[in-house]
Amino acid sequence: MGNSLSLTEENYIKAIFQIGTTPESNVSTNALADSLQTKPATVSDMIKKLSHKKLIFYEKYKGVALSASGSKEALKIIRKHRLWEVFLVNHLNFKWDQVHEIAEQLEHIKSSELVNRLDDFLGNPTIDPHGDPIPDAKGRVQLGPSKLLSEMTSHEKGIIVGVKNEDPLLLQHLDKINIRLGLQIEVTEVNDFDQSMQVNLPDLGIIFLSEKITSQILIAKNS
Amino acid sequence: MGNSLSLTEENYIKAIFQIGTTPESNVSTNALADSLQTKPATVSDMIKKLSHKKLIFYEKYKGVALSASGSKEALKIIRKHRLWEVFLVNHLNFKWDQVHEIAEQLEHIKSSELVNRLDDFLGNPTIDPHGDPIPDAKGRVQLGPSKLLSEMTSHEKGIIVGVKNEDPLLLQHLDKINIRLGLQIEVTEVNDFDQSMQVNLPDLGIIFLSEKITSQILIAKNS
DNA sequence: ATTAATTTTTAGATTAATCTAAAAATTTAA
DNA sequence: TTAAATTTTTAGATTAATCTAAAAATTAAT
Repeated sequence: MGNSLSLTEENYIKAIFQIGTTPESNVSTNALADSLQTKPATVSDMIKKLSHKKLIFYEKYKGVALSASGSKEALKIIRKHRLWEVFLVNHLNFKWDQVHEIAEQLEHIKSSELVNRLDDFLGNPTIDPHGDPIPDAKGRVQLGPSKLLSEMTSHEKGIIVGVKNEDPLLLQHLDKINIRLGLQIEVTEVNDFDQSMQVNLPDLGIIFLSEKITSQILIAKNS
Repeated sequence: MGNSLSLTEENYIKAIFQIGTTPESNVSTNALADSLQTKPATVSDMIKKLSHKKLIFYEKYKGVALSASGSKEALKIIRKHRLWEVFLVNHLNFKWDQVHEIAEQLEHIKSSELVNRLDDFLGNPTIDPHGDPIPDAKGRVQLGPSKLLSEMTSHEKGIIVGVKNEDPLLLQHLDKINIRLGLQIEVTEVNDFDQSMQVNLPDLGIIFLSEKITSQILIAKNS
């Protein structure tokens, strides 16, 4: 403790956390370079630094994984990111496709007092505008089980609870076709060839969705 | 344009602006080093960089002053700082003595959309929690009633608080003769025939101004 | 199981921001 | 008006984060 992370270090920790969500294998140097839009050589260097600070586990040529303190840091950053997104959408009237970039900056503001007061001000929300869960002050994440719309079969019903990524083009498109969190959705037909779907939405009726879209939409598993 | 300032550059510009608010002379290298908690040699280097970017006027051994674009940047930063302070105090229940450091971070968030929406959300406040005026979206600070420089008489003193119009040619000319907002000005002589003036400015000493220019410059009325 | 392809690391430079120490210019004072 | 004191600048290094090019290790393929 004592030493707070640089902006760059925070971005590495966050990227490792996000790539690592399927932790069967360690996060590779190239994957990190891709995610951070930098070069593998740069990643190699930074990895050594983070390893030295015991934020990650690292063995040459074997990739990296977050340590306990690394995970804690990652969750703090993600908590801030998502809380700020709630603020931007709920109080400053931004659309869900406009907040990611601004939150990328706000997530690095250092003050736990600020984060916790913001949390209270917002009413301690549990999900952000894209349906992603917001870790609490202790880093605990509350996520109900979900599956991808693309994994559903004909005649299945479910509630839209999230969007897998924050690409503004995707979000704007979903806006345009009136898809948003909380809607009930029913798969009416699945096309075997390209996995495109016809789905039934409350007021809109039946619309067509490509696999590129259905693979980004999260549906509550139980309900 | 196109070039956005680094965090360090922003801090220099802001420091120059703030030291310059009591401007009898240009801002000295040592004063900046003090204010920024750094060494004079470092300041010397950075000064060259900012001068090269035309954000400040600089002559070796003569200190620095902000250019028009430098002042504009400073006001943007100060606007953000003060608006965030209002947010922290009015909505997150911070005390007025707790917000400076957090606002020092928040002032560097880059999104004019964000600042303007925040401004609206806060109800377009004109002063921050410490009573300092908040510049509006165009960088104008509301310092109470003002009059035109051209309406002043001999020996009157005042503070320059604005320029009546945004004609680039006028503003470029004012830059060139080092006239900028915040300066104290004293009318030393008025020419009855054409209303031209001689005025005394902090560092520059006495300069001559035509009525075409004095009729564009706003001076604080009371003070 | 070698060879080929890919991934990862090292080596050596570069840029921004900083420092210390020394030189140069300006200001103050005797 | 010279000399002393102060301020400012230059010169040369340092650190963090980055890059390119080349070497080393791992993985995949014939």
